[in-house]
Amino acid sequence: MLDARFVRENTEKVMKALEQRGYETGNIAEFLKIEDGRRSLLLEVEKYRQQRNELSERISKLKRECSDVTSETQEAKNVSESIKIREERLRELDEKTKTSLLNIPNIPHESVPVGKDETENVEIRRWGEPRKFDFEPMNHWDIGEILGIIDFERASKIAGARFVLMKGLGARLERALMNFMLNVNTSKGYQEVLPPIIVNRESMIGTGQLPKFASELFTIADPELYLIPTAEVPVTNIHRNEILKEEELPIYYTACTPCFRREAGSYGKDVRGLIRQHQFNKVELVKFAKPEDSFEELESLTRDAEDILQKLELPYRVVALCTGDLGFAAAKTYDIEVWLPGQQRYREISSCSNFTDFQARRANIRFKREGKKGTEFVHTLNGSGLAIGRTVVAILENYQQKDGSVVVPKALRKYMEVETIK
RNA sequence: GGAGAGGUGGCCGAGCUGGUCGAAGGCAGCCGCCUGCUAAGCGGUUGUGGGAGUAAAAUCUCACCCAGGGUUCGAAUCCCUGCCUCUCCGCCA
Repeated sequence: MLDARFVRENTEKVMKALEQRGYETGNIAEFLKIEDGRRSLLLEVEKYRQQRNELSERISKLKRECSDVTSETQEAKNVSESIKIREERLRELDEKTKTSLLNIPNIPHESVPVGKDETENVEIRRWGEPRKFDFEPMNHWDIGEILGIIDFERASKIAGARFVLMKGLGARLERALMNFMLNVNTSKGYQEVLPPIIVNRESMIGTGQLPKFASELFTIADPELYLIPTAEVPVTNIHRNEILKEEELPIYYTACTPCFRREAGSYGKDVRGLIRQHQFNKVELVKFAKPEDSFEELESLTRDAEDILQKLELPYRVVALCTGDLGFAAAKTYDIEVWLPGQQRYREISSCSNFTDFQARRANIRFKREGKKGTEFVHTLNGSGLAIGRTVVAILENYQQKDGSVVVPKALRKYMEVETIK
């Protein structure tokens, strides 16, 4: 959520920035209209309220002197009636401005490349050499089937399409990756947390999934709750409605959770394999930082995610998303894409973003500077470190052997307790 | 699931037979005084958000005693609803 006051006072700048995202700026104009109406009505209401307060005080005083108060009471009654009518309208306008504001995306950082869609994203760096095969590399789903470690058919019997049943060393690989990644992350100062994976509406609004992206979420009807699409949601909301101390910042968290996504509108995309599932595990990195540090923190967070791939010796590249491809809440995003021999291309395995104060304002996460009055919103960041399912894909495809077996990356052997999957 | 108790400022804790209550008192914090160290003591001060205002302040004003409604001229105080916490019983991994 943007600051209403900021939008009011910097309309030109805001519109220009959001145009680069391909955002319909008519919504801003509409917001301003509602906001203006709201403010003038607020002024009116406050004037009446002041009048009412003064009258009440007078009544109280007169009563103590045992004087007659019928005329004052009558007057106050009228004033109260005026307040009531306007308050009702004010409530409607409050609601409208809030909704309007909640549906406006974040402003891209000046360092974000301008572009209309993913074709204009900019590659920042590459690491590792894609391996040269002396045989035709297989897709991970073929490898998984041959090894008997991935079972899509039975998963669809149990749950439906886009679910998977991992078995034997496949299940163990998944577990090994979770442990490996969490250990690497905690060694760098991220505190491990194990949050709820079902959350309430306020949390979803806090990080920006609601109200705009309800169709992406799995919901629970009776108590109105939501399955998380990423650990970003519960972990960022750890500090919702809190005022942090300056010296507590920055705060680093890492969490491994299942993630649930409807993938509505992605019919026909990645229909085979592990790439796009309704349920998958992901290790997440979350940071709370001071505004002046947040873009530095984004760089180090991205490096931390990259480090996992380097330790697993998987080739990847880092891409800066352009303005047109940026997520709703993000001011800047780096995608990390891992090389997949089965597809002969790089595929997203991590997405690292700085949300600046956009989520913090929604979730009301503030901090207080030493010796300064008032509070400021913190900046929130997060990134995958990494998506487990896609890491499994990358390992199976990059480490496959001619005989159909898969060599276990060195860094994982102590977790897997075997050197090859066969 | 059944039966009770409760949610007040950074913390503890009054108020809850409605009216100078943004809220007593204590602790903690800050500023000053005093005491040749430390402690004690004395005086003052210390919340958040919005709006108006200003070059910026000053200043004015509204709201906030878990959240949302209601009653009333007026609510921390009365009435509903929700959320959370605690105790007892039942059930359960």
